[in-house]
Amino acid sequence: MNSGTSFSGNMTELAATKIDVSLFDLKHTFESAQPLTFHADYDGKLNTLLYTSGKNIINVGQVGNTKNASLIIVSDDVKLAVSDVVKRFRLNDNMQQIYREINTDQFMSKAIKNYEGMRVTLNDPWETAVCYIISQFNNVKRIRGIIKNMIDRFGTEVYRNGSVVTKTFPSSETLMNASIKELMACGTGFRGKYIKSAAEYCTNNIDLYKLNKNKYDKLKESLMEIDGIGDKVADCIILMGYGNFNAFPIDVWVKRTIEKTYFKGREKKMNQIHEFGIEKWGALRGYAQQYIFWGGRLMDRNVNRQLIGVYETTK
DNA sequence: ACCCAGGCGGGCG
DNA sequence: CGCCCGCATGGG
Repeated sequence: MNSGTSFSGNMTELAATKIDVSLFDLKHTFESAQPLTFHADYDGKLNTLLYTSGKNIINVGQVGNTKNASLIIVSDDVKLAVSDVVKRFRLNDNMQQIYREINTDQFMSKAIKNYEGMRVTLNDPWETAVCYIISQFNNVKRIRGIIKNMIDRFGTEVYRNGSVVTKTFPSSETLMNASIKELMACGTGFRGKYIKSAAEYCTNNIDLYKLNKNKYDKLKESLMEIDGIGDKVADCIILMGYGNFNAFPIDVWVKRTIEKTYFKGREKKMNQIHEFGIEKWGALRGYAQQYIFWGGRLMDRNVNRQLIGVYETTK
């Protein structure tokens, strides 16, 4: 954390700061199907990202390699931007220690090697809830498109120097007042009714921002009161919306990968896989899960690249 | 044409 | 409880 240089933007002065961070990879983090990935403006060619925190527009770009990375952060309020980047990308996590603990075997070793620097991100709980409600019985590429459509349709415009640069994720109040037909026009399909219902519930009956992130069981129980949120989606929200690593979301990829890697391909029940995660990766199982999910998909020879939906890096 | 996708709610035994 | 089914949609 250091330099305090600045450079001229188009019209006004935008402050720029460089921070050094070890074991960080913006690209892997962004491609790995996390909420911020789903909606943010990421440029795979430049390896830069534009997103907003409140009214603050933040540009982040990575230079250097994964082991010795630097992030260039540009914003009107660079001090606020840096603290937001640190929080959202969990830059204060001790990755060496995390890797030591989750690197339990050959498979994990390979996943970590392939995706070294991929961070579990910390996102807005409401946004995370909507992203993963949409994720059910869906694929990553379509999820990205649907989220983008919803932001285009319902998001609030954010300006810099008088021109629109992006839009914020729509609030629960906004989506509560949308019709199911309008939501379905974004491509949500049968999930449209869940989104409207969840928006109503999160506006009137529960405050996602007041739930205790540390009480896993209670948190999960509360989240599952919301229409369209079951066991798996609740775990995703707890992991990436609250930052609690006790959550171990099991989707079709995680299930397949674990059965294939650790049970000789024999099918297991969901609760058996949950218990396996607890035994094997303990308190860091949430972090391990992200590597199982993303690593397992890309190591699968039969995987369909289009369904992964990684960002185009050559365009 | 057929299969699948970061599952969930409802109904049934 | 556990299990089974239907579900909107689009890309491969």
